[in-house]
Amino acid sequence: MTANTAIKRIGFCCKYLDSNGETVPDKNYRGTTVAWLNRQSKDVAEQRLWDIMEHNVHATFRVVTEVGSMEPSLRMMRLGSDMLPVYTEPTWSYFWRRADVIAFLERELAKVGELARKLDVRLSFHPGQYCVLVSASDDIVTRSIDEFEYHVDMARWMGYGTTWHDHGFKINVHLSGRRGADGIIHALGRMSTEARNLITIENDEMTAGIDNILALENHVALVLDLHHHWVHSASYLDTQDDRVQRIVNSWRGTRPTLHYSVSREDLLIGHPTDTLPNRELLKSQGHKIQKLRAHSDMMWNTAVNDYALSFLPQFDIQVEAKHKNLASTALYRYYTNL
DNA sequence: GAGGGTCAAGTCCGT
DNA sequence: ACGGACTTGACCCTC
Repeated sequence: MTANTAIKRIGFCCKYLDSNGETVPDKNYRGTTVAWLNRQSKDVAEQRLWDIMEHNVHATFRVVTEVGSMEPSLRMMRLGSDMLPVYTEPTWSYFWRRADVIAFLERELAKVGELARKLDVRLSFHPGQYCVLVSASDDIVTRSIDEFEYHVDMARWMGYGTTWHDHGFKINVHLSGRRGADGIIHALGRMSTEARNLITIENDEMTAGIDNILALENHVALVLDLHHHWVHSASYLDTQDDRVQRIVNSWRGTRPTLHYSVSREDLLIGHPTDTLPNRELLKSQGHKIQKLRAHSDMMWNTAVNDYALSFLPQFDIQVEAKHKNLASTALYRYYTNL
């Protein structure tokens, strides 16, 4: 717990856009592909990885500076998993063990972490769909732990993870995979102390709903995804629902974060913007559940916004929308004008 | 410079 | 069993 936990935050994910919706190059990540690296000489490939590393780490510093200049309630963002490309890819992972690379990351990411704490910017990571800690395959579990520990390495270099969700930091994953909740408990035993301090588990749309993730309430902090819950159960939660309170309690005193998104506006053209979307009604009208999962550009529905904001006294809100910080800032403006 | 194809990885669903 | 969605643009290559 830190002194800033009284602040109610609304944050965004992974990319920073200017007011025109354009990606700002010096505050966003560059990338490469394994296929491209494999086509180059070793020297050329390593130089590219070094250049991308420098750019991405410095871009992180600049975007944290930017977010840290915003109103206190907007100082929250998820960092992209692509900061250090091919970190866990077998052919190229050796690059990230080079002494000069590690020295750079130790030095520069420490500055990023210090800046985030000084400016009171709440940060997080969200490993992607290929990080499946509870896969039925042992090999996939092992590689997923490696992928998770990659995110832990970045967090550790930034100075997070020595204590339970310090400064609200989280590394969030889903509970998809056949081993279910027990698989997480097993995986935790194979992970670093910092990983166990930072991991959160989120309910998903198709497989693990909140009832499933609650099996882990005494093991990890739980992330409530409101849209996933709607897709999974066709229902809306009351903030006083016992299950919501158990999710809050799983954070053991740290202010929780929830995830908030809504179905694409171009899928629901003509839907009243002040009425809660009804999943069963939409389904009966021919909307496919798969399609309803996809995220909107902006938070276009004031009824769902009111629903999500009703959780703000208890949770920070991570907005997942294609228009990124433009969507989270607009939601905050809506909130302050209520 | 524009346009089109490519991209490390897993899981689930529909057919 | 297999293809596609999910997401998701950014990058790379060709023209």
